[in-house]
Amino acid sequence: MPQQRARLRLIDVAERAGVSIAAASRALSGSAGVSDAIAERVREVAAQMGYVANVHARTLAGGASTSVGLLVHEIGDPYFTEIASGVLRVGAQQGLTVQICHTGRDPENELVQVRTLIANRVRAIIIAGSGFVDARTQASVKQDLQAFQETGGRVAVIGRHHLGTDAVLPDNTAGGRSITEHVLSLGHRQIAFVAGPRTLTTVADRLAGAAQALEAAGLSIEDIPVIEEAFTREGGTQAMQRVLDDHPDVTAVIALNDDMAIGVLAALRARGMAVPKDISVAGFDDVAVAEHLSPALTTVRLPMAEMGEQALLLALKQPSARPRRRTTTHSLVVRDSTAPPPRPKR
Amino acid sequence: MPQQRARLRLIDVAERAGVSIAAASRALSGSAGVSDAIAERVREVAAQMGYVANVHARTLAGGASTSVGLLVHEIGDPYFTEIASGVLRVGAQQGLTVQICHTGRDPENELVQVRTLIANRVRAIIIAGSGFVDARTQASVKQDLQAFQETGGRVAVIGRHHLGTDAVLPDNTAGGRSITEHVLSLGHRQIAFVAGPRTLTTVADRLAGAAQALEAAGLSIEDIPVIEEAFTREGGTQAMQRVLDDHPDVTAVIALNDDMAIGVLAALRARGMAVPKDISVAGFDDVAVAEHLSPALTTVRLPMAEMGEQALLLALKQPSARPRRRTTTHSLVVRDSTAPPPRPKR
DNA sequence: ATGAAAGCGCTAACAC
DNA sequence: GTGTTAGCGCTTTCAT
Repeated sequence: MPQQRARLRLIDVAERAGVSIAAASRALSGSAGVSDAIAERVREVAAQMGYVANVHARTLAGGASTSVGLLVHEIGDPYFTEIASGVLRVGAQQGLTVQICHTGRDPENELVQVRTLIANRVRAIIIAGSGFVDARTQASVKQDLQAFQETGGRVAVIGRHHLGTDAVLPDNTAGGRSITEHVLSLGHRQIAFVAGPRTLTTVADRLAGAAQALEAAGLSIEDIPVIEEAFTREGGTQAMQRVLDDHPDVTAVIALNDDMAIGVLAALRARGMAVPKDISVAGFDDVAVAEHLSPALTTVRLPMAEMGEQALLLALKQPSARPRRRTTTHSLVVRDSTAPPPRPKR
Repeated sequence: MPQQRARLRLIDVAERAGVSIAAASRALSGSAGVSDAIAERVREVAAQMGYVANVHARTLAGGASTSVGLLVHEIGDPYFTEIASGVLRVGAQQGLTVQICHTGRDPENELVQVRTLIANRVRAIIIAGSGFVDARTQASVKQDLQAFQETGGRVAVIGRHHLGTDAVLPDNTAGGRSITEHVLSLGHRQIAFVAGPRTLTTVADRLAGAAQALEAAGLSIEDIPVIEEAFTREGGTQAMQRVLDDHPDVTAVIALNDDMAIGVLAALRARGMAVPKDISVAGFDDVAVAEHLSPALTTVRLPMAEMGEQALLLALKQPSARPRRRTTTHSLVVRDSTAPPPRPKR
């Protein structure tokens, strides 16, 4: 192996420019204390030599960290994909590098990843996705995050509360109410919910909104089937199979996220049921493909990319004494997968 | 602000464990030269104190870098999402942090991002996605990558050649041949291709395979419409509109990636054409939603996640004198969007 | 405005 | 096996 000592250092460009290493540093990092003439020259020489400062040395020496961390359950989940896209966008725009980690929906792993990010001295950590209810690891995470913040690190979460940090919160409750009202207004009374584990705050909140809408219509969520499966496409399929088997009278299904709704649609197709003729289906999130499904999915739009942007922007601000909250907008998007219920067969 | 000096250092755990800083370092980094007893004790103390080594200091001091970079056009594109998922998976498994950057399909920006990654002294850079034909910036990228490799960095690319590095290459040509053969075997003769810019190697290769299949059937790609638009969903919609307007006799459309196929389906739906009854549609890639579209999309499956995994694994291996190539498998996935052509109307 | 020099926290020689 | 120490490449006082 040849290598390793070829890389340019600050001193190389300083020498070439005929100035001290200190001056060169100031010129390149844009700090004050150099004449414009020198600054200009140094930058020229550096560009010409193709010099790029070593981020590790820079950070170690006291410069602010130039990277941020993003924690998602799984980047392949379209909800997180779009959030990541937003985070990446503002990261690039601010000259920050973004490190993305999977938690794989595993609390233990979430803790490991948080620690890795802290070890990397990232400037900020963005945590996306519902929290878990594993009290023990959650406490550890909270504690580590606390320490991280005390030493100058910044944290923002998306879609979860209870971590004592700045947060971007989709209005899941209002959204849940909204989509449920829509389905009710169509005339449906035999409704089923296809949900992820209630222990996810996202699920709990959306369900709470649904309960409000039902109540206003004189119904009680207690009397309505809420099928819990994994908060994924496969979970949606399984849940829908259960609905079909156990509640054949259902005329409308509300899935608590689009991914599950896609699974629901698949299950229905497999059973030869027409949507929305035989049964209506609604989702939640409005992921990019929702409008391209067939039938195009009625859902609640959440500005996911924007949520990612907001979260990073929030984290980059001066810390405030009390955690800040940003509640995002949501809007009902009615497409082709919902319609009035079929006339009762009897 | 309180902060900043609270963070634990190696010396803190060394003192607490009653050993030298060197011993502590060895214990924690797992190098040889410490008795098991001491190693154990140090690790215990560190864990108990919640110490995590500063990655920047560690890397600067000569330890190998613990992060890798991944360059994608746009993480929201499902093709890249799945590749990223694979890269993240093996990254986590190897204890490596993954920095993801968007190029936004912009050559200038690609160069900027490559330089950022190099400045971060990542251990390896994975570049996913077709190359551009902007000769000038491509040359700069190649040159920077060259220098990076000479100083010990590793590089692997996915789906592009011509960069003189290790590469994971989907067999686009064979795939293009395969999907075209399928459509021909159904009896279609009035075919159109919906493609991204031919300047993308991916597009060129897939088209080359299609040409082979057509030729074997006694047709020439010269006589067949190849509509070029952006290699995206929107591009697919626009291209399909052009096909409908300019080539009304077409009975089958082959989109050169699934994202475009989704756009094609949308255009067809808007025009009230039934798939596959009136017209057949095929895609390429088999992204996760392909099977959930309606009709479920006939396409060529590429193991995207696995390609991401392979690329990182390749990059992490000992460098070889000559660039290595891994050609991936592909398989035709026939679903519901293709069928024999309708009987001629005339 | 400019330069000399003291670290940042760690690893890797190098002694013992 | 263990400890001492010289850097890694940079930013930042602190003199000048």
